[in-house]
Amino acid sequence: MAEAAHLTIGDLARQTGTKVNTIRFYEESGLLPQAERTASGRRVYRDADTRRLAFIRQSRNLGFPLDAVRELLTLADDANQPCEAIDRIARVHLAEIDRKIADLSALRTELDRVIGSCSHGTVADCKIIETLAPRAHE
Amino acid sequence: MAEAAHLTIGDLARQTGTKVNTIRFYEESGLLPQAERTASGRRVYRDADTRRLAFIRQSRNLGFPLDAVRELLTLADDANQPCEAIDRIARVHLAEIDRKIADLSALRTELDRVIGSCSHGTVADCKIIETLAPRAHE
DNA sequence: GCTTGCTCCTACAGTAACTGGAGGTTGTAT
DNA sequence: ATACAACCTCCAGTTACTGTAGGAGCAAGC
Repeated sequence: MAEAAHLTIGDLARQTGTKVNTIRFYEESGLLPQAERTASGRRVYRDADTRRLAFIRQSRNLGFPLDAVRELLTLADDANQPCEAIDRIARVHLAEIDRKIADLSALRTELDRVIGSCSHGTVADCKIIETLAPRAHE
Repeated sequence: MAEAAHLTIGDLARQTGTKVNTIRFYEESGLLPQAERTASGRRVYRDADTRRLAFIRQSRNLGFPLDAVRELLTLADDANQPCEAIDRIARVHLAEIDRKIADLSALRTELDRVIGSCSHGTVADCKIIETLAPRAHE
């Protein structure tokens, strides 16, 4: 171990697969602390920042919204707390994902039905259009 | 049949289950034509507008993005065209929904695995946190 | 005729989570 | 000395609306 050196924002971006603008956005949003600056105003990072950003990215990859990430970060900082709260956040998120999958599946079924009804004629007797324009023939 | 009367924007909203602001937004976006106005500047609608808006809402309910709705509206107006183009738009949309379902399902699997690893201890040995903070222990 | 209350108007800010670009400075390598 | 990359700040744009502020019109009741 290792060069616990100063990293530029570009280094941090490369290490974590994050865009530079996104890092600035996270700072602005309070997910990352205000970075220290060099005399000329450039941001300087350390390994702790890399870890924090990696945590954020990993959480985002699992689909947690930023608000949830914020809570997770707070909880993760307090090593002696029970991890109940963390578990709860994750379960709420899981339920949300399940809801989205259910919604999309229902949509998929319906859309598939609509497409199946297409007889490949003209628009005049297109069943898709009819489905979209409920009782346009009154 | 019927009072093919003048409708206010509120009437139209009620008939189609759309918010008044949303109707104005659709007009602004070019999905609905610029409405005629009364002397005092209020929008006036007819049955044709109800049908067009119902078409838009139905398309939205099937998850079509506004750009697709715009295309569908154009195509629907030309009754003699083959409905091939319509079918194509719908299939592209279906493919997009399938992609989203696949993404969410993969996410769900991963998140479920992470949650399952929680041993309900303290944050210090919380497996969820460990998953989120990859190799924080160097 | 007047007031009350509902509906309408325009215009703009906010949502989620970034992304990209303009316009300008700094650091580094040749 | 001069490129050129990388940095800086600020701001607009993305999707599809939703909500609010501030003001005007309209219909009904008294």
